[in-house]
Amino acid sequence: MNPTTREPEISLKALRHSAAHVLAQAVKRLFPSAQVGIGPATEEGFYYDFHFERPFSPEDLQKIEAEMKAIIAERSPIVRRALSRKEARDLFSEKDEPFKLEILHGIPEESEITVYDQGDFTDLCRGPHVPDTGEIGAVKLLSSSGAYWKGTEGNPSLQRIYGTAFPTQKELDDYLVHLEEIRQRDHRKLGKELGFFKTLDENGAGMVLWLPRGARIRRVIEDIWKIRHDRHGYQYVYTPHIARLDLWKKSGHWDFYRDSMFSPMEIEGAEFELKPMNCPFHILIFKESIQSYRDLPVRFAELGTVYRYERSGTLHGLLRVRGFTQDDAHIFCRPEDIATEIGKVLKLVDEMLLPFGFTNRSVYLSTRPEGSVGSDENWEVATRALEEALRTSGIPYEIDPGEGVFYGPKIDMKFHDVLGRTWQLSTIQVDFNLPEKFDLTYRDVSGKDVRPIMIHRALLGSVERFFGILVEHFKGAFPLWLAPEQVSILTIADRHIPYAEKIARALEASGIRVTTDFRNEKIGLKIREAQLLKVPQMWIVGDREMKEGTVSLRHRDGSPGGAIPWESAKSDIENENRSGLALG
RNA sequence: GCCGGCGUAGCACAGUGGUAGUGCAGUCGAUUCGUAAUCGACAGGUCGUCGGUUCAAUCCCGACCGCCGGCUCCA
Repeated sequence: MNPTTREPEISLKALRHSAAHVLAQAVKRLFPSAQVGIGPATEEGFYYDFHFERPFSPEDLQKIEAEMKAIIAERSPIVRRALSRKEARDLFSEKDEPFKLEILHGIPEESEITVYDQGDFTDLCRGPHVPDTGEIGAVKLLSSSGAYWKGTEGNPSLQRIYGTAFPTQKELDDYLVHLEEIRQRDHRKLGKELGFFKTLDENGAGMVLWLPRGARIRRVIEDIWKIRHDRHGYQYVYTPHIARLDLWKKSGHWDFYRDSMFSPMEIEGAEFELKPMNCPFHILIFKESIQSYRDLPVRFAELGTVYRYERSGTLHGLLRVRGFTQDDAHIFCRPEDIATEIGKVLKLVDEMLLPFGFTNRSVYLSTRPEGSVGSDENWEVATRALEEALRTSGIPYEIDPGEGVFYGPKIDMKFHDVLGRTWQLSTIQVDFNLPEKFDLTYRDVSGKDVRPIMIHRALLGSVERFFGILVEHFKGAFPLWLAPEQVSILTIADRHIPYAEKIARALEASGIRVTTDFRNEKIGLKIREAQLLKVPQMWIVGDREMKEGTVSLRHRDGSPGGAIPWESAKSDIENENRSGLALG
């Protein structure tokens, strides 16, 4: 791109950081009483926070953007200047910038204080910046919102203006196309258009109603999940949605996570609580059924729906809800079996996620955090076991120091979707805490009672969230084996209905998801509607097909598949279903 | 929860201090028509909920519920 740029990502960051300064300069020109907060570059652009007596309107943003373009056209040099502490203090006192003074106050004694000048604007900043404002080839303001000073609730509320900048207009235009693509893929938009799910005011925020078309996809996902877990030696269990509050007190959830739990309800004098997790139930099942090392490892799996209080402002489609289904399982094993068990889970992660096209991932091993429970020895053993499992599986990973859960180390996996966005899906966590709290033991070979290790793991995370991600990943066009309707049979005229009906019954009998459109409508309309619903295959039947025992195949992308005998079209789908479900 | 925006028929959207429209979907009728929208008629809304201001509110004000963009949070 730019031959003079040796480190493009660093220079793009500098460019955007400079664009943030230009934003602040523009705001100060148009609204001199606005006070500046901070204005960094971000992954995709930049923002700047301002304290101002009224909110910025979209019209304000337009004016500010125009002013920014004027500043860029001025090509003001951006000049670094080192100041003494006192000079800096005087400068920002005089400018009446209390937030800058607060930042200044927080800079360690030994650090150098620098400011950057550009035209009539000076900002406290450690840089780096591009040499002059003219380097910013293209800039656009995207949105504004509230933000707390220093991100802390209770601090003054500032107004944050977001924007992005690129060296060239072409790159900005490409980015805007990318944003539009993300908007088009939004699972909330597609979920509505394609009839996948609903959240209703009447029903309550963050509670998902799965409509039939979404539910069909969910069922396929759950079927695959159950089949693979059966094969990996898991035992499926069912547990209730509420439990006595005492159980949550014993597990420690009530102490640690009460803020995220719904309020208890009273039933005949005892308090009950909606479950935020499945683990205590699985522990109770363990306690009831396992005594000997001969029974280990034992793996209890459940698609368990849990309820967590999330603040109203954080809810987001299917990605952040208050009731969701974890693809949960708990493995109880001897300490010496941790690495083997983790290795098996890693294999299962692949088997579960590869079919959905999640081939790219980043893996993180999180180690012991501050204020954790458990002995040094336990942490040491478990962390080493996780590393060993990753190494044996040949999975590259990064260490996330101190990011483990308080009860044990964990492996997190982030997967990349078709747009390159990353989603944390799988998590595997070792737990020393709960076996202790519930005094779990098994009888060892030597006849001693030994505490088992517990492993929590979820592969998809939550079925709701995973589905939302899939909708965006596939843009609503689910692959044949996963689509809510795999085939739509479209008739040309009423006289073709019996033939079409016969085929439809045969498909149903083979477990193929089929819909029919026998309406007295023109074939063009039927095709259009099936295509808008992203049905993978349309089978059109008219006089010719009826006579020859064929169907005329049309794919949802509009490409024709020609006339083929319907039995062979049927077995093609059966084959795809078998490989998709790994039943073959 | 906080800051800002928003909430009109199933969906997408107009609109006004004197109780509302358009398109698609729906229903009915006609059409039986071969690869992305056949024609016509009809019907459909206590304008998110509750309260207030007013002779009169969907429109103004307040609270609540929900949605959107962020902040914060995310065991």
